[in-house]
Amino acid sequence: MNIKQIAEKAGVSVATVSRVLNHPESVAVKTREKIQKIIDEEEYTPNWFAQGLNFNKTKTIGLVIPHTLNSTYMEIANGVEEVARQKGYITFMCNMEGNPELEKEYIDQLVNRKVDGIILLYSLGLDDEYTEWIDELDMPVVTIGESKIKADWDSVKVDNRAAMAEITSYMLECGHRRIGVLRGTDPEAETMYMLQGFRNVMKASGIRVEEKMIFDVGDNIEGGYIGMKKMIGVLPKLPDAVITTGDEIAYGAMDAIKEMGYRIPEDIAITGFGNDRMSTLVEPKLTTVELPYRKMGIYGARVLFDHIEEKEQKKKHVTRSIKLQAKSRIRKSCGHEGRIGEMF
Amino acid sequence: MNIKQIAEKAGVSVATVSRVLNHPESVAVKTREKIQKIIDEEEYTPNWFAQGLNFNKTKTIGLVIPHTLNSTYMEIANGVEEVARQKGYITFMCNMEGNPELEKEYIDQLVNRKVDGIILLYSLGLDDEYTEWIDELDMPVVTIGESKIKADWDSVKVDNRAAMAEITSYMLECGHRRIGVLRGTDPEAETMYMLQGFRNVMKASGIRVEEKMIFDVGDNIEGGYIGMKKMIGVLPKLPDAVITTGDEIAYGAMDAIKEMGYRIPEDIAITGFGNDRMSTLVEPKLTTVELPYRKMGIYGARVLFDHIEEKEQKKKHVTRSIKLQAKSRIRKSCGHEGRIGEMF
DNA sequence: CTGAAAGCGCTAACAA
DNA sequence: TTGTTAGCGCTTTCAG
Repeated sequence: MNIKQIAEKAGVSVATVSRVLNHPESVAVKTREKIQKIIDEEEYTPNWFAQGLNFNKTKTIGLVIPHTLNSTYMEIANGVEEVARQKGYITFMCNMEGNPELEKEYIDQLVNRKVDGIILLYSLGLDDEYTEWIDELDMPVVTIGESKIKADWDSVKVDNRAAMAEITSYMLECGHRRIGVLRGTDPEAETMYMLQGFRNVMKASGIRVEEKMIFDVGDNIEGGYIGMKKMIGVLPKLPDAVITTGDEIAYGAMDAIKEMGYRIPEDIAITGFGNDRMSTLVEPKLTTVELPYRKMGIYGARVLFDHIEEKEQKKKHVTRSIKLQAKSRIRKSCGHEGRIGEMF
Repeated sequence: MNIKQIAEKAGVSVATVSRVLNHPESVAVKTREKIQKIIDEEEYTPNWFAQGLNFNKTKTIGLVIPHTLNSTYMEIANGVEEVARQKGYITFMCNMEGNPELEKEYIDQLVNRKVDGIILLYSLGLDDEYTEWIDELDMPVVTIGESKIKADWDSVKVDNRAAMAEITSYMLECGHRRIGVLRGTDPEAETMYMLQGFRNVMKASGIRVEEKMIFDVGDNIEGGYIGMKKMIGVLPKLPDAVITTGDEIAYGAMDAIKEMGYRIPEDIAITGFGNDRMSTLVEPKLTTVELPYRKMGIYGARVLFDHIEEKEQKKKHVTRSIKLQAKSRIRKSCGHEGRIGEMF
């Protein structure tokens, strides 16, 4: 059923039908009602492609995600979708599944399909030539999470440096001095800031950081397991504590520590990063940093829609950069006797 | 840059440009090369909407998912995407985030955007009127996982009944007799089959199933925790073992058991379902059932593309139903001394 | 092998 | 307030 057939049924021209669809106020009440009734009866929906050919908007935004198996990203995605749905937009989710090659390809597709805006999650990095191309297109883009993109795009980030600094301070408070680091290498820029936070605190406390206690590992359970075994194997004596840049890394490390017969936190204390839902279920419960994922998504989407609206109203755009704060979750694994006790 | 401009640059008609895009063999080699060169230089891509208006295919499939935070669904989704990408298709992922209302809405959108086919993951159920409507549209659909849909659509399922029967047998082998069940209610049809498998084995072994040992709980960590506490509170004496319909439920239950001071598996043995990546990291490692998620996605996508091709070639379609087998993962939590030992 | 022209379904400027 | 009509960018028949 197309607009012409509706028009015939109603005994009017296609233009009038089009009007009740797009500018109903400009149609006489009686005609409008008659047409609307037929539209409802026939369950007519305008052809999306024909509309796309005429309009310059699709009520769709694109969301590019590094991995879908990582619940971190999905929580952010959920925040984005929530806002988008409220605004009557549909979210086109693109999953790179760890393949950086796909990033540009997906963005190309999104541009091709004329999405109204794009959100990039922890982008693996787009070269300047590419970002300039996007800018020429005048496509609103916002990045969520750390990335190496140099373009002057809207962004939402978490203050990882501060978060890691805070948790490092706790470790020192607990009396740990020889602190190892298992650093996931996945989104590199991000762990770099974490490491800075760690170093800053150590330095401020006058403790020398031993470089050979910092290990780059895969950003997952296996990485943590392997890294921990390696660290214990290499060091002359056990570290007091190990700081990790991700909960999954911590899980793997804990498994390794237990397997080697050591106790947590008595022999080695440990911290995670992310406050994954499993972090209270491992033994002992994991001290970690809670990141405001959902909120990142919500803010990211809001910033994007602001940009989209500015564009529609031909106002000039000012870049927005939002930085959110994380929160430490002190649990048993760090050996801090004082402030323990959380169930979920 | 549009087709007309390309045509002008090349000094040919738009028809010829269109031909090198769609039927290159029908264009003289020299003309073709000249045009192709310009296309490449200008980085011209045909307008997606204009194409959609003419073609009846979009090289896009839709994938409707109940939750994105559940890694189960995402693994299936990954399988689907993998196949789709190989075929040169893009996957449009729609996340219902547990809101059944959204299912039809999303499918409407997908139909509207003329996707070439739709995959429904653990559909919450569509009424007959709706499924008939889809059938009239002649839209290829495949369902993955149990659902209450009555339509004669292609489907890929796991034999949950057999899987649960197998794991129940193991529990009996381990000497457990009084076995409780924590049954997640989320995708109801699915857990129903599991329960059947459980009952069948118990019956075959001549053990009476006590109905008051079967609890319906939320399909997540919290559900398992609450359900387990309730079960222990209600029963006159501890069950020998508890079977759950999901790993997350098991995690919560384990937490409750430990919290109440009981040992696993000595006091209460436990099993999960799903072989979640955390299942080897909880203490003790969880006996569970490994489901071929990725494979389900891959098969589902293949079946869909078969259907799409049949439709293109106007062959008549025969419904395909695939049933995959699961595999038990015996670990420490079930108290089976014999066959333990898996790391990852 | 190539071009002219009709048409896909819709919107919007222009007339009436 | 409504209708007529010219596009939007592309594909495809039909002639040549």
